[in-house]
Amino acid sequence: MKHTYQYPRAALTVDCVVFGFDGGDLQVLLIRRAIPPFKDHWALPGGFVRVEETLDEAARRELVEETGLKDVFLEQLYTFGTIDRDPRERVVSIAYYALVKPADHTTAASTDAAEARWYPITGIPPLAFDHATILDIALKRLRGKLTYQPVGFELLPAKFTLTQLQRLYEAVLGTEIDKRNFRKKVLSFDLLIPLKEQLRDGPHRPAQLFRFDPVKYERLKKKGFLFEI
Amino acid sequence: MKHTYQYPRAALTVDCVVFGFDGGDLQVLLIRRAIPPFKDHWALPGGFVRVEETLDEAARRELVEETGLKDVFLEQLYTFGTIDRDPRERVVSIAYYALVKPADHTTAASTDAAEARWYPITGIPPLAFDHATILDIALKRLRGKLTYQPVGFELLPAKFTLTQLQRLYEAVLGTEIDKRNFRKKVLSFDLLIPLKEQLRDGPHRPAQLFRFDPVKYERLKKKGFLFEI
DNA sequence: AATGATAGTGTATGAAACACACTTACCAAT
DNA sequence: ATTGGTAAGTGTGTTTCATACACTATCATT
Repeated sequence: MKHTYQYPRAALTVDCVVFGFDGGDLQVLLIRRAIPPFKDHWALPGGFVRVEETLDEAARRELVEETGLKDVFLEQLYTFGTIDRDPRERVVSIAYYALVKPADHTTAASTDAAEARWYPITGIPPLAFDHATILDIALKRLRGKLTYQPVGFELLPAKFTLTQLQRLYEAVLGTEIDKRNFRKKVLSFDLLIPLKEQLRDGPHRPAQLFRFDPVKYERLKKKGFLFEI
Repeated sequence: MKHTYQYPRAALTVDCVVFGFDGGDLQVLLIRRAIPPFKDHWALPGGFVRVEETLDEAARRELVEETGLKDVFLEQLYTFGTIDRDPRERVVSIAYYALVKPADHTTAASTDAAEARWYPITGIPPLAFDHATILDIALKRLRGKLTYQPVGFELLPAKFTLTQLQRLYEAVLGTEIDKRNFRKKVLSFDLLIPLKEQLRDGPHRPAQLFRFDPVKYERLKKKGFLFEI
């Protein structure tokens, strides 16, 4: 390749912090590296950016290739450019974070050759490169995001109960929330549609199922409304 | 250069959205490009990342080189990687935004060969590359930032009056703010130290000068306190 | 019929947001 | 010295929102 600039190019990667929720713990999807460096270490899914794709496209492609996940909530997080973050040469990584619904969890775990596994956020193994730092920043971002934008449903099945939603908020934020206040507030936003269905699990009163209303959400976003829970 | 990876490298640039405040308008520092592409167009200060420097270092170096500004508030904004954002070849740009105190404005305008000029945010000329998009996102970020973190003083002189601070908030957020409520709220955070000095300008009652208390601010940040105005 | 488990609901209190108008201090002009 | 113009500075009442808190309803199991 001919250099039109006199400046050296850098190898570019994308890395994805994939969050999931199993009803109790916030989880992160990790893959075990098959090649050096950091062979056999756990790492964030990701890989090199190709010249003919945008950064977002690269992130989505890598997600499919390494975890089988597609059509997930995906947002750019931060770009990491420390000089020695890759032992081989200068590699700059654009980090993304993804929110994945439970329906996709099985696909994610089972797909392809490289081993992929969900880890609870409280029990993350040592990670390759500076991926621990990336994960740390992603978690902070998720916490912030969750408190001022209704993205929680991205981590839940299409139909969910208010208790499930509350458990999710508690897991991500690491706090206990009062049930009545939580329901009052969540419902006041008028973004949840009660379904005719109920969830019957176990020997107790069945729970009302809701689904998220994306139309109303878009309307709110356009008006610049944000809000916290 | 020998490729240890089989993937092509990309040219990497940093671009800086430099915000200033002249007492009335929020302003942005632009430079006129001396070389193609977009020769003679206005653009954000920025340039290529070198292999031996981090992204932050590159952003600060370019700021000094192109505008003479140093020791300013600087934060990474977003990374832009559309394929055709540079007409020559694939260039990925890590955008930053900076907040500059008025004392530095003159230095900024006067330095070096390339022409540099402050433009009010309401009268930005056509910009090179996708810099209009970058500016747009930076402005949104600044608005968000200002509403939940006390960064306003980064755009004011070391000594400032509450009215100046209010004008700044009004200029950035594009709203009118009630004087009494604003003062009540700002002072309640206990981050401003009243000085023995007053500002006398014009035929009216002189205004109390304050300075920001960085020590108390750090203490708040550590506790994870954020707040809005 | 009794037990155990989770769903679901209302009210009272305190804190913060918001709306709102007049007095004070200085300068300049007469 | 008085007047007029200009921006600084100040307090209260109202409303809205956050928080704390305990019991009843419904189902499955025995």
